[in-house]
Amino acid sequence: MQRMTRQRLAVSETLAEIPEFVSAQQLHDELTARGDAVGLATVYRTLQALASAGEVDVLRLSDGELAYRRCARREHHHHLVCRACGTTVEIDGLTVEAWASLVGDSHGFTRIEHTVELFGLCPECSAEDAADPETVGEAR
Amino acid sequence: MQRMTRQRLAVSETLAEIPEFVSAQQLHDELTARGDAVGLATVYRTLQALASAGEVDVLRLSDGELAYRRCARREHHHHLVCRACGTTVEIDGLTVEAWASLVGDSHGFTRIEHTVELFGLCPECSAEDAADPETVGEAR
DNA sequence: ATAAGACTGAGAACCGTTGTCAACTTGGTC
DNA sequence: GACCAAGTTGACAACGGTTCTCAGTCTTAT
Repeated sequence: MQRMTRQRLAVSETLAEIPEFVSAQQLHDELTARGDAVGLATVYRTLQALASAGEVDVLRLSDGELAYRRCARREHHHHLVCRACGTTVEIDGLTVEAWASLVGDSHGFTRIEHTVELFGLCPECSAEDAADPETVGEAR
Repeated sequence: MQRMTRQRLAVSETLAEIPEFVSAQQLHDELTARGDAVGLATVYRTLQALASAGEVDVLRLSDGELAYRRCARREHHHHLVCRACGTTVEIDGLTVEAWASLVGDSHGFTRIEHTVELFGLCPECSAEDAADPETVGEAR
């Protein structure tokens, strides 16, 4: 039986308040900063649970780290993520969806799955970038 | 100055003979098995160098591990990879390319990059799968 | 042949993530 | 409200892929 605990609530609520994709460790830090500390292992476990329940989306950053985000839409969709500030736009992918299954079928493959993520610089960061390319961090 | 060594040759040649995406460790094992042993660190370094020189493609498997493959085409392209046996088909992505920049532009993002990979079961593995779903490994 | 310095490899270090397990909660029951 | 079975937690160890270190080795220009 699934129980409601302070920790699960804290993770879930805090995640709901962060609009960007965050890693488990970042979330753990954030929780600690808010004085609502939760063990790191618990953060990992909770995020996993939320992810497999389809309540949050998971993304693998270019360095291999996993990042989580509570998205507005629960249906399958993709993301346009700003490399500099993490701003995320949810986008549907009807075009790629169709393309993916078409390509899969034409090669006789079944059970097609796909990973499609877009990264770039959001309008604000693009402006900074134009002003001084050096100052625009690309940590994500 | 870049030097030619037995190790670099071994890594490069062996990789050229393996049609599937392989991890650094798998390649290291393969080299050892062929009696052409190369230190693991060197395998990692060489693969990195080849990748940043654009001579091999890199893919992040679902478990986060990096896999390398010497592709036929050097231009940008995508892959349709069999989850069960690793068989890989190179596919161009004109459709997604166009879609990606369209989506990026429409949200005011610049310097768009994208990761697009397709996974599925190749014809042979699909057959096995149909015969007995349990026996089809999905390690990759 | 020689020397400068690029390269190698064994092992340590790193880092994100998962496993362990005793102590602690939660929630149904009486 | 008290009780208890079992789900949950968290400090810490362990893991696995990857990178770093550095003394010894090998390439290559001269």
